[in-house]
Amino acid sequence: MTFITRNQHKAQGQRNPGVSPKTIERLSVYRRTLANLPASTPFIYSHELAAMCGSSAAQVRRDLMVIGTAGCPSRGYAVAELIELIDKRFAGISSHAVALVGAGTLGRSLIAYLQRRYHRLSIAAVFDKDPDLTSRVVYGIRCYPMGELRRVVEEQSISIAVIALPDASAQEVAEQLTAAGITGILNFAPVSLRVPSGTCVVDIDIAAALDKLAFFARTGRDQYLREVMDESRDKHGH
Amino acid sequence: MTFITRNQHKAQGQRNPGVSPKTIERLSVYRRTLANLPASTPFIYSHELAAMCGSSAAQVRRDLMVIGTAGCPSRGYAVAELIELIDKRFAGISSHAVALVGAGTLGRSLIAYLQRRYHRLSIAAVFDKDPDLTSRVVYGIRCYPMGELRRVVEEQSISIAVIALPDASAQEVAEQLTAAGITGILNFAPVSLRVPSGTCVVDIDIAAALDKLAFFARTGRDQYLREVMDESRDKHGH
DNA sequence: TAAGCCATGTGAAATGGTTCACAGAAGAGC
DNA sequence: GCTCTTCTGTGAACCATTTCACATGGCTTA
Repeated sequence: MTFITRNQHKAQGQRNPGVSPKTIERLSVYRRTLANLPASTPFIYSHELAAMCGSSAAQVRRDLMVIGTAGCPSRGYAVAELIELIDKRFAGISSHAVALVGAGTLGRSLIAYLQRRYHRLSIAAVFDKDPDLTSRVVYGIRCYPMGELRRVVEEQSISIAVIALPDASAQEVAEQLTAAGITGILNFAPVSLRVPSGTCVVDIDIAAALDKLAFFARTGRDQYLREVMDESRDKHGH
Repeated sequence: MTFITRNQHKAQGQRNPGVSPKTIERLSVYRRTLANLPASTPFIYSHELAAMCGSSAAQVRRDLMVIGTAGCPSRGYAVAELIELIDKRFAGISSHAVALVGAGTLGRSLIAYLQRRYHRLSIAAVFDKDPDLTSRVVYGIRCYPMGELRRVVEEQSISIAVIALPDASAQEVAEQLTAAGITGILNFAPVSLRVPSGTCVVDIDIAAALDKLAFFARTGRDQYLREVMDESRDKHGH
């Protein structure tokens, strides 16, 4: 994947506290982790949350600063309050409706995945150009033909879209989406979308993610072998 | 998504030319883009490749430095040579076989997606704990029960795995994978995997990606965001 | 009330990554 | 051959993000 998000944060003069994209991602993870906590855990320390999220205590505290922090030195952070503060920082998100373009294998699995696992943003409509699929209901969501995109997006105030399509048509679809008023696109197609300024694109490039993994896994194994051969005495836990 | 990548390339003190993960991802994108070029384009300039990949000319040149650059000032880069150099940098990747754990909706769509679109790494085996699926063939790939994981991984020298599962079992599966000798995991489950040092994990967190998108798409409507999230400016003309 | 502990919040330093800017090279036109 | 143009390759500057380190302050125990 790639996660080529290109946002150049310049001029954070005084407008907006300038939250970094990385921090936003982690806040999302923190929130999910916190929400899964048993009720028997009303408080949590930064190092505990860090361990659960694969982060570091300092990182967690730094991230939490942007939501107006609320930790108490001896108890840690109040879980419920944290969730609430994160939600407040994300305020408005819950009102976003999502459109999915592409009801193929990937599209359908995304519907299933998000319906099960994600409750703040929901898929409001599915679009596909295959006439066999349109005007049917896929996993409980109505599938429209592409021609109705603009109408449905406007009627339902949809602001973000997921592109789950083979490359060829992704750019064309992105243009239709932005023309219909979409301001955010989650793109699974392995192409770089050109969109008007003001529209945000997040790419998930599975092939690139695999390449990256293969590259580092290889060197990782070399490193492992090197360590094993060098000395077999000292095991480092971490 | 998130792309919380936790690959501990700590201590790359002086070993390994120290290529950054971001550069590796982009090289993967460059290679794919180059491979799709028509034969009528034997040479390409850094700014052309940048425009195609949503990057900048300086970034492209900087990235290409790590593969031992080969550009000619007046012609640009020889496409075929570039591909070859990138492959050399990724040397060994082509020998990686991939295991997929989870033959549910997401798993199956990944098989289809990768079979169609990706030719350097291929899925060698699928594993699932559902007895209805195992010992069947899914999209042309044999599906084994979890119990055979270790044997198959060893027999086929599989070194990287994809986890396409609901959260609950992901950690457990990660442990089985690393025990079987896997050194790289592409994780779609929204949990933070704990793996032994030397194993590389790349997370694709679709829910976090959507959150990030929603956050920036929302603010994207503001004047401020226009500047911050700019996508297509910066890709200059020249 | 005082002392000890431990975790927070946050400047400041370190690290990682991107962009700038320019020297140098190679073709094009004259 | 000389000059003009335009590109590459790369040191240096710049910016973003992470980590360090410590002052601060609440809680507990006595």
